[in-house]
Amino acid sequence: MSSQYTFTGQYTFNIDSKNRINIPAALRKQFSSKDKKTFVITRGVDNCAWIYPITEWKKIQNELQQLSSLSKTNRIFLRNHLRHANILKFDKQGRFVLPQSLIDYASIKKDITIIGVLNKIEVWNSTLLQKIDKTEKVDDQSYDQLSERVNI
Amino acid sequence: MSSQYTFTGQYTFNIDSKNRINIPAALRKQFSSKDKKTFVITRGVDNCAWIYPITEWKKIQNELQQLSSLSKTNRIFLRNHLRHANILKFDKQGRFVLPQSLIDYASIKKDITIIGVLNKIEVWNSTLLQKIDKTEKVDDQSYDQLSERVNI
DNA sequence: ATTTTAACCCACTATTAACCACTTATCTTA
DNA sequence: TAAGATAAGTGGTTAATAGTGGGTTAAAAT
Repeated sequence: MSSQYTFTGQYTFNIDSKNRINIPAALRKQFSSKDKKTFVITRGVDNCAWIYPITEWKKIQNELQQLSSLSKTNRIFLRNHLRHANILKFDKQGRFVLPQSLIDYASIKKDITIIGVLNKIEVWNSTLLQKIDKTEKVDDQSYDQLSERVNI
Repeated sequence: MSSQYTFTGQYTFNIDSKNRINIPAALRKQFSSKDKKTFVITRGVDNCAWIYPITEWKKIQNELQQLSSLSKTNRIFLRNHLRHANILKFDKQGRFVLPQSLIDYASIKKDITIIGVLNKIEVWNSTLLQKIDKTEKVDDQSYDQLSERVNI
């Protein structure tokens, strides 16, 4: 699935006393005028929050609509991804309030790391991300498989 | 994957007090007008930084966009490669500021060596590169294997 | 009605990027 | 080969903006 969005980079911030998080200006500036500062934030597959610009989210919704609810896997998957989806806007300063349910899910304390992953933005507990960095590596075999698809 | 870019040569510089690095004029001049002084700098596979002109990087990005984030291997791979990718421009003087994360990764101190490697430019700690030069040689067997692919 | 919560607005600070000026090197031409 | 001219590389200052904190008002809930 191709997208107009190609978020990249890593940025570290603190969540403030009002549970506000700053979206890095570099990523914020990429938001199209069509998206009007509006985005969807939901549970990531890992223990982080995923942010999609609203137009991007609508594309995903279209794909999700193709999945039949007769399949149990589909039902669970759809439920988990849709029930935690919040439509938000960032304020004049480029911040938004992170919903409590996502603070819990992503174990957000104070130090957060925001990373761009093409069509989405991930919000992580900084120390959690560092841990995963060390433990979850791509093994050589998987790299070999990837090398057949991606020429980097 | 063939490219319009054929960077070659080796150049030595100092990184200045503001973490600025000069891109050698010889390489800089090759940047197409389409690239508008814009490039992506990211982690190399060795302990150096890789610079891709933005149009080159977009080719890579297109390939990355084909990978679904529902696969765990894909997620890890995408995260690790994209989070360290910074989109930058060089200034009027032909310099750019090297992000701290890459200074750390490539152990950049003061003396740096910039080398052209076809479609990308590598930024090295000079002494580190010299060390690797001595220790990491291509053995005869590997050369034989290469000879089947490259006619030099 | 009172308390709590969230949205909005304003202001300060720190960082970054743009700008300017100078030195050194290279190229050209007499 | 020398001298001028042009380009490359280096350093610092200024201006813009990104990030942060807090206060006020509006809304919601008890």
